[in-house]
Amino acid sequence: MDMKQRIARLIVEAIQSAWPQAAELPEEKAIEGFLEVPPEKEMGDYAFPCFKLSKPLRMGPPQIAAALAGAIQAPEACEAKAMGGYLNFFLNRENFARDTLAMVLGAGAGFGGGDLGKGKTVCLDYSSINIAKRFHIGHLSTTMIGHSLKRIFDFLGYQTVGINHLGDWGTQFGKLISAYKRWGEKEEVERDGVEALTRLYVKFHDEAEKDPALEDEGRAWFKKIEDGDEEALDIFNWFKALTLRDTQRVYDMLGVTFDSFNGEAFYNDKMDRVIQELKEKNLLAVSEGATIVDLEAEDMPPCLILKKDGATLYATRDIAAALYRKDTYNFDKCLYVVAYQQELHFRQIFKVVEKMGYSWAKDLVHVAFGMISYEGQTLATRKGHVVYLEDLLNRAKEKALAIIEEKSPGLERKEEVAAQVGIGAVVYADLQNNRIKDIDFWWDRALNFDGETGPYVQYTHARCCSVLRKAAEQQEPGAQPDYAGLGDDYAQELLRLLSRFPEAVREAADRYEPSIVTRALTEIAKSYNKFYYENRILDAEPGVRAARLQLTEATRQTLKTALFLIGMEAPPRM
RNA sequence: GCGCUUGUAGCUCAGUUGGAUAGAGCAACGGCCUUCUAAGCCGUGGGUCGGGGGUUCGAAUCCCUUCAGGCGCGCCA
Repeated sequence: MDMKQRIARLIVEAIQSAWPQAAELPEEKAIEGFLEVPPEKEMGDYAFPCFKLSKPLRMGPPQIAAALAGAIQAPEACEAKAMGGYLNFFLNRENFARDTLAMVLGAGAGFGGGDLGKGKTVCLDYSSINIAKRFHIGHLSTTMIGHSLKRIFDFLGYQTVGINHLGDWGTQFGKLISAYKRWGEKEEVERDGVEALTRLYVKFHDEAEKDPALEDEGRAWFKKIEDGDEEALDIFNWFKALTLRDTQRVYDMLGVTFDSFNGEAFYNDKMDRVIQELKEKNLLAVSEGATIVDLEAEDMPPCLILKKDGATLYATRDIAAALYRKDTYNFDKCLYVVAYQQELHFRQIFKVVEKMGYSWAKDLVHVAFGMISYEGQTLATRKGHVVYLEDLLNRAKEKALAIIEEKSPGLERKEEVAAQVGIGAVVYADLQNNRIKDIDFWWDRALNFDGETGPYVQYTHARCCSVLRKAAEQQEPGAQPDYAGLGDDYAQELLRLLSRFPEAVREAADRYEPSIVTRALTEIAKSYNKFYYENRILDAEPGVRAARLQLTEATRQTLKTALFLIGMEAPPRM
């Protein structure tokens, strides 16, 4: 039982003893929900607003608070004081420190996680790269939000399936083959990969403006892919492999992994089922030559299933993918980490799945995030107004290395640590704010390592490691921890944040919002730094020293977990 | 035009089931390294929570309305 539950129980008991025959009072669970954290330390650790009981008891909140304060006697847990209309709880600091550290250290690396999701499966569709396109900063959010959510759900005991839904279908690939056949060289493409493919694609567009017949040639090549022509498929699969090879370098830097790369092409032979089923369920209609599912009753534009020429569309493939994933993984949730631009598209296909009679349509969730722009302007690959992720990560590494050379010249494996710190800064920045916010990319902002940044939290973790390392080197005889030594405001604030970390992880999962973990991580780091400056650890009196070392270990461990959950490394020295 | 979304300090943002005097970071200015990592810590200044109504004991938070930005709205994905 945690402290909130404990306090809720005390309040319920106090109400029962003060007003034995009162009716229509809130339940213990509701009381627990009413509990809040006061804005000032002087107001205690938890507060119960007595306004909530004012109506049923027909009494003024201050009177209620006073009566309850008198009825609560539990000095080993907390002290209750009436302050205006609030009943404020002051925890027994020594016991709170002991209990919290026992909980955190007892759970070890698993602290904050659990088995909430035991037996449940979550599919996550994220990153979902397009073939023949270079990975740029516009792909960072889907990749990192998805990756982080996967780790968070894993940590809570869910089975997770990370899906990179490859964008590997469409006329543009026919055009690319056409361009390759006309101007491409095998060695060059093999060597430069996606870079070379981009050049070919741009050339195709330039040439097609002069000679529109090229467009037809491109379409013809795509038709060959569709029809399973051997040459077309060979080239296309080679392009795919090149793209995955180039992108994998970035995934390796970020530590991002997937369980499936089934993309659009994979669903090519699974479309008939969808169309047949829609037909059988009388959901299809023909409008302006195209085949649609009418959604007028749902106040949405129609969902296009087949083009005039009978070809399938994006929506058709996504419906096929949803059915396949349900059949294959029997998910409890299927998350689509895709920019908010596609909000309507997902509402439409989710609605179509619902109209098909699948009750699990409610388990399909669009995890939307904001747009990214570059120095105030839309990203434009063709105009060169773009920042490639690999370049960004490399520059962040260089900057980190320069700082290490300056501040920690004696550090071992500098390159490795520089990569962890530099890339960590980029990842942290991406997961720092609510995902719905638009991001405007500026180099100086992206490479800022001061204040609330990735390096800051990593630095705090390294600082904890350093203290613990020094403590081990001192080889002091083990002393019984004296938890009264953690009675100061700084230690208590830190303990409070640690004790709430599991809530943050759960909330991040509930709201599909990794930034909640990032924020908890930052708060803990800030709190530790304050504690560290206000208290001596290693040369404190033995019992106090032991208690502060335990707090340092609990902090180190929680920081490491939180860093992992948002996809960052935790170097022990930097 | 309709739909979704955002609007809080000069800048970037927390503040989500309504609670006490609205908080951080950056930037600016001023302090703190012979003591456990100064990528740090402390302090100063900075606000009509876009505007207006309403509900409530209490609103940045809920409702209505209005303004401004972003995105979307049929054969691309």
